[in-house]
Amino acid sequence: MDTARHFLRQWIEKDVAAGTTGGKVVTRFPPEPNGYIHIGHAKAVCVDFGMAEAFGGECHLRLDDTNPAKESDEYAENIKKDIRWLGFQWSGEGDGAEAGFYNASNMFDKMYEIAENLIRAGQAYCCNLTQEEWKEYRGVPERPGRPSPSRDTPPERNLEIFRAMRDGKYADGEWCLRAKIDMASPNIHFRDPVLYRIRHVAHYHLGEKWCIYPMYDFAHPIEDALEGVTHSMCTLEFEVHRPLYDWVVDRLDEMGLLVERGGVKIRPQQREFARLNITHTVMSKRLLLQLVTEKRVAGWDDPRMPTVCGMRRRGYTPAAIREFCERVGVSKVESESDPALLEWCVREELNRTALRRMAVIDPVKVVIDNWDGPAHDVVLPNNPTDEAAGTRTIPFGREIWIERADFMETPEKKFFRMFPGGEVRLRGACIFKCTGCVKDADGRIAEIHGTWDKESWGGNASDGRKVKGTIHWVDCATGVKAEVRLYERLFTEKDPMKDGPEGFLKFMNPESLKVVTGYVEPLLASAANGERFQFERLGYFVADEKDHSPSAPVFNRTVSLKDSFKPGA
RNA sequence: UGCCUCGUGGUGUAAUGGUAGCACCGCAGAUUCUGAUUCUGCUUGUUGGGGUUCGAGUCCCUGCGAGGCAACCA
Repeated sequence: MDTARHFLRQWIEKDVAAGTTGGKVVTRFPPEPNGYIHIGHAKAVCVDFGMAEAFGGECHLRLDDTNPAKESDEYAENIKKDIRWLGFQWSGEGDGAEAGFYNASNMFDKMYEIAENLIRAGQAYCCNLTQEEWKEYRGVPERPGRPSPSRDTPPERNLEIFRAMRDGKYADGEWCLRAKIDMASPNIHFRDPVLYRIRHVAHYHLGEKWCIYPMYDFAHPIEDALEGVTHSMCTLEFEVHRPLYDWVVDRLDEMGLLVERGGVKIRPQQREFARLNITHTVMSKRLLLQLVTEKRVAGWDDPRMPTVCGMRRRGYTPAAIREFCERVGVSKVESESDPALLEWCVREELNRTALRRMAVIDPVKVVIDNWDGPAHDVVLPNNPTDEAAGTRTIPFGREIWIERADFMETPEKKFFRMFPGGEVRLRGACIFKCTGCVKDADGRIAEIHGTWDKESWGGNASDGRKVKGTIHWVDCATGVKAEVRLYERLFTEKDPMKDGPEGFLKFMNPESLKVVTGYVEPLLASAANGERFQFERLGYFVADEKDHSPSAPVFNRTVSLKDSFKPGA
């Protein structure tokens, strides 16, 4: 984030230079607590927090809880948890005990006051058009709208109605408060937008205190202004709302409500950037919620979900996610990122940091017929890219498990793993010569036999002959049975929404989850929940944060290793 | 057919009137006790047409294409 001089950074730089920030850049991340945050939000988090950090300012976490119907405490708490996990900390004054933390709902009193001010100034009025009528009066983008019959109600009367709205005298939808702007504006949002609506719904944070709630377009600029936010960054679809945002800020300015800092009146400004899209996934909260409620996935934290909690459970690291957000960049172009970049980011980190272990996830037994004695311990580095990670000792014996895919009875060309008559190195142990295999009644390989070269202990031949193939293994006598969950992309289609939001389910990948039972080296049983490893030659795996235990190990595949072996090529 | 925004390799993103660069992906090759990593090399690009300029991805006009806006959602 330090070197990327994208347009938002340049915009802020200019304001800092001009001195309009009062000496402090203040941003905010304003999620609505109506769902779990996903990788798309993570990008916004990186931008909002990242810009504040880059300019030595502060970023507020503000729950934009102005629509009680969809919001809950569970969502609120998990949003906070996920942002912290990503590695960001909100700062600033805060509207309660917690620094940097705000609830839009804590500003409802103030917003109500501002609404009354607007009414007094003749800039807002109460309207009792039905929603259908309102729609008709508003007109269409190509044609101007018509004024509401209530448009010229005197302020005193409007005040009466508005207070009655607040006091619960009316039913939902009976009245609303609208700004008086311009019914002929080419920008629909200027055609006397609704500021307050009646909702007889308890708020998760304030309970029954209110039965009228402010709309986003009214609430957001007030929140920004009163918090002293200087730079308010959001996604592209809010671009057409910007004139309205500025209109509200102008009204606040007239009311003398703008915060002053360092002798400067702080006028919050909004700018918009493109949201993150990733192919082969969906990023809409509504659709993710649908996957959860219809039990197409195991929950918000299902490792196949693009949610932050899902990715955490999948084994992604905060740094890799941040790196990804960094690399996709910030612009106004609507684009679709390739999940391969995300995978590259996580491999890049885990290659440096993850300890190596051996696991066999599709086991077939190998018997070393000339094995002659007790266990020979194998010593292998924990991480060849990091000597400081040390070594570990693994038991090795007469019978071992190897991957079924590492054996071919009749090898294809360029296959340099195990096959009858061929030599292969057993990682860290010795050179093994396969002599044959036995099959079960179905013709499936049941057991592979061979002999080991006693002069090759440690892995290299005493006569210097080269053995191209090295395969991993787990000792049958000491290996631990484990559940391994293999994940692939949730959707087979690049754009699951290509047939509209209704059709996305039909593109779900039936093989997005495969659960297998394998064997892992003994050390892995004591893995901590959430601990990440590289299973050599297979990929990066994490001990499941919920289900893993020493007596019943469970590992999730985060991402496979790159594999340039092309069978049959 | 109103208003707003955006068009640079397959993907993402730089170049802010002066050599179109970087990364991912892909493809070769080298190294390798992980077909991983590492290293080297390669393929592929400025939406069309005009104009301004010594010089245009960049500025202007115009066409084409994409997206957003008509919830009492955010």
